[in-house]
Amino acid sequence: MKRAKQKIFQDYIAKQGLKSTRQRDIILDAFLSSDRHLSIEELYLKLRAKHPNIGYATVYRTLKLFADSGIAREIQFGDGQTRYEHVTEGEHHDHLVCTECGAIIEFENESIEKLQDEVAVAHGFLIKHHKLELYGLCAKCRP
Amino acid sequence: MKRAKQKIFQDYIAKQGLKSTRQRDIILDAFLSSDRHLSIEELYLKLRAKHPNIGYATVYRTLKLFADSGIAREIQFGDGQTRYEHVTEGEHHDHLVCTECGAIIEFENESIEKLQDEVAVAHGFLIKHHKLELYGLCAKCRP
DNA sequence: ATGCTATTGATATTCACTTTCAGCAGACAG
DNA sequence: CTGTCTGCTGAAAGTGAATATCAATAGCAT
Repeated sequence: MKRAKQKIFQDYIAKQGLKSTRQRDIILDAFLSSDRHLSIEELYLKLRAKHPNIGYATVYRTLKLFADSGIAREIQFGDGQTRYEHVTEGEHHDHLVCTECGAIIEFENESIEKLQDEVAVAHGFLIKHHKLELYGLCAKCRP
Repeated sequence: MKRAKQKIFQDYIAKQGLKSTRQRDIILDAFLSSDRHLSIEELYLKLRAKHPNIGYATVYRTLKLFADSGIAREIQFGDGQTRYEHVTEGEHHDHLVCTECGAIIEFENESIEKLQDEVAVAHGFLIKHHKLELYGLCAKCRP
């Protein structure tokens, strides 16, 4: 899994005539071996511990590259931070977001997707992507 | 409808010990008689035509007040601007967002809401609110 | 009308990116 | 291996939207 994504990224880099660098390898490794919903800041801080010389801008640009290459996707949960989540081919999921502890739970629901398609068709709309987030209290935080 | 919301807002103002001011009346009127998904900037510019002496900060603060009072709600469609939409008691809707022309279409779907509740229950999650947006091309913009 | 307190508008500040740029480092030809 | 070309990096400056500050002003109760 991790290997597969590294491969995808390397291929993307090569195809675009970009370069493979030490920083990109480090950031990719950190990204792939971490929680699935990191903000730039979080990844940057995490990296700084071991690699104090990697700059924020590099993390920022590299995450964008991940998104371009298809192994990551930007998401926003309305807390003012852009987060990046892992993307696995052929898989799509939505999120439950705990407003108390910040926990993010992923879920898939084929029936909802189908209904969304129906809504789109009814409005002559062509869906490119969607966003479904359920905000509330997770099992641990609910009263 | 418009009257009802004005009433709600006036009551809220009174209950909180806040003051009724000329600016708030003007901004409320402009908000209620406009498109349902305005950003602060848009409302500010719209107001400036007739009331060049109302400041951006006042529009910003007043929209927050609208949200607090329950007649408006903040929404974000990922274009970097916070928008405010009208809230009508007992009504909930989601959005189709055209990524080409920016059109925003509202829709309601009871079945989807029900499925969302099921997902939440299955995860022991207590939903407070949710967000469902379908991004793509509207009937006019699709090829 | 007076005094108390909320409100306003201009401005400054914050926040989270995003861009710039000079120096650096892959990659490839020779 | 070395040079060269071109992309990459890190620090710092720049952006744009949102939020905070503050002196002057304006509601509202007395």
